[in-house]
Amino acid sequence: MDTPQKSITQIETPVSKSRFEDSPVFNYINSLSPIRPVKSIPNPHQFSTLNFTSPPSVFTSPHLTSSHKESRFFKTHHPSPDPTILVQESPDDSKSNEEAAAEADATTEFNIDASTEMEQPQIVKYDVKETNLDETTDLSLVPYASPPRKENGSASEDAPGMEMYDNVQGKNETPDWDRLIADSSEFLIFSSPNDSEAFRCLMMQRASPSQAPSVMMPTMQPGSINEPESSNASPYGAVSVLHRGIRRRCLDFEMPGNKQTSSENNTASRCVVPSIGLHLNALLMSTKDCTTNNTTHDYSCSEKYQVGLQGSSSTLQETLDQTETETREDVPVEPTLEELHLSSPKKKRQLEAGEGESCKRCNCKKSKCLKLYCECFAAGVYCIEPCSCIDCFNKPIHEDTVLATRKQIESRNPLAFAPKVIKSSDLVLETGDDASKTPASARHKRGCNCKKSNCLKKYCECFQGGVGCSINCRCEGCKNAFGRKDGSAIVDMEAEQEEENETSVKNRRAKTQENSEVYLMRKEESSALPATPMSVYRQQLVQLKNMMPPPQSVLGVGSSSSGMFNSQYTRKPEMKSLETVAEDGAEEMPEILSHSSIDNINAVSPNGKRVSPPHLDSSSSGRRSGGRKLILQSIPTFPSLTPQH
DNA sequence: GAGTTTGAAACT
DNA sequence: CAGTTTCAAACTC
Repeated sequence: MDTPQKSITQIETPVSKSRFEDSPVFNYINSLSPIRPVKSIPNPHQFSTLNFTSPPSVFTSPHLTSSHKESRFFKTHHPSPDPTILVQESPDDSKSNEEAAAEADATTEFNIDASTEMEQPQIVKYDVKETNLDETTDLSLVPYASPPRKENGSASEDAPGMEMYDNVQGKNETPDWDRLIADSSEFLIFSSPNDSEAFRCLMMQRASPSQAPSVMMPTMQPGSINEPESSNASPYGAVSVLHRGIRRRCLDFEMPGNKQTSSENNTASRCVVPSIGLHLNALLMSTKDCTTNNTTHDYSCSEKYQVGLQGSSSTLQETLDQTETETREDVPVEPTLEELHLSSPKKKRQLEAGEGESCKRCNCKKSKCLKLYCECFAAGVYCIEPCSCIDCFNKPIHEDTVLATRKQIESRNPLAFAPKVIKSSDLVLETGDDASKTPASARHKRGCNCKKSNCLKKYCECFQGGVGCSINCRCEGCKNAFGRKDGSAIVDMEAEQEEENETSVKNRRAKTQENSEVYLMRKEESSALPATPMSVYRQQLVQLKNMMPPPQSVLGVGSSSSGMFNSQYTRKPEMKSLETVAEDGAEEMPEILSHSSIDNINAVSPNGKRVSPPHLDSSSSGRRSGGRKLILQSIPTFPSLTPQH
């Protein structure tokens, strides 16, 4: 906020200086002048920021991968842009107004100094950084802490934002940052499922304001030093790191008065939406309406959640568990999806088991939850109480083991923890698979190998993922309701069923149709719901991006499944970037983008159905056309976004 | 709830 | 890379 103004003022000043340089008095005045303008100009400044942020958001969002966004987000904290961030955040944050104001003033002064040093360069630098960083994934690899300092140099240090940030954080240094970034990055992850995560994160915090921050912070920062201060002493501090990430994501949401909400949250319902911003609430409402949507994001949510937790200690898990349980209770959605999907009471059973929902609950007995057999592990989530696993090592306590195992698995198969289902566009890129050939908009990465299930049961990962089988599949007798391997779409299901002359065929057909419908519902909902929250986040993120420097930390892989671990593990930039882009970005991004505008979201979510759900429809109805995929993903998204915003 | 089926993951 | 074993989810009863 302040920075831009300052910069502007500064920029302007030079001209004035040229005029008045002659007289030292003027110079003196000039030196003083910047200060006032900065403070006094808040309005213009805001506008400027808005303008500044918004345009890039539109442009950037599409271009940027989720990971970038995430990374950026984190970066922002550190780098120069701080002032803006600070300004925004400080108010948002629970900092006492007085303190915040005082700090702001102080910061402004510092900013001026810093800005004077940096001045225009800063701003310019800003943009440049973004572009550069975005473009170069390498930067992402760079240790989070180091870059900002280096880049900004003294300026960054001096930068009020930095100070603020440091103060808030208690000045834990790099190591914390890395972690923090990694953890936060996960939260930031944009994969559609993630949206829910973000929600949850918010939920978490809101739900247990005291706990959430503290817990979160611990996760973020191993050193407990900051925690007490942040959480207790200064609400702001507590919120600080975590919140920032969250805030940024939820900025809009929280705007209304997060502090209060957070404070309220303590007493108030944890899982409840109320804590979340209006948008989120609306979304949730919509989601509830949609009901089915949750399934997707459930999964993701829980995952991310836990992912975020990963770093965290058991306490986090506890909170998560609580939140999960609460959320589950609150949100009937997930079960509906699977229930619908299978349309059988059993599904409810599953739901009861907790499986249906976002949270994965395993039942491992021999794998110790350290193999991909374990759904929790595979999803990048720690096992939680509801899990009935035996000798489980997939717990924060055994973080090292988990990580090591994970690395091993990844070393074997870099994509082991990547989302299994990828959208068609991605597939096209990766496999070169013709969209036209592939019935479904999304495909299973590796493809299934079903022999007896005819890809009509959840044994089939394709079917389970709600996607049609593709060329990659080696299944036999594929009758995948979402799209056959041969390319026949769901629409063809009828034909398939016709083919099946068996009496059961009718039943199956009904089921399959249900499934397909459910699937559509689910997808629409899921897309709508996740998308909406995502879109919001993205918007915010975009804004943040604009404000913030490029991402240094991990490439936030959007993949829902891999989320946690990915963040923690240094990813192969290539792989991840591709996947991320393809999956999160390509798949969801477009949708989100198309819906990205809040307006769109509202419009869509409330009804629970999107106006034009691309891939969903195709998959469900089997009416997918490869062409459609491409169109939907790539083309529409950008235009739609820009105009709206 | 127990048992069976299934196919992915892991192993050889 | 192919075949086999292991494993846990999905499913059935």
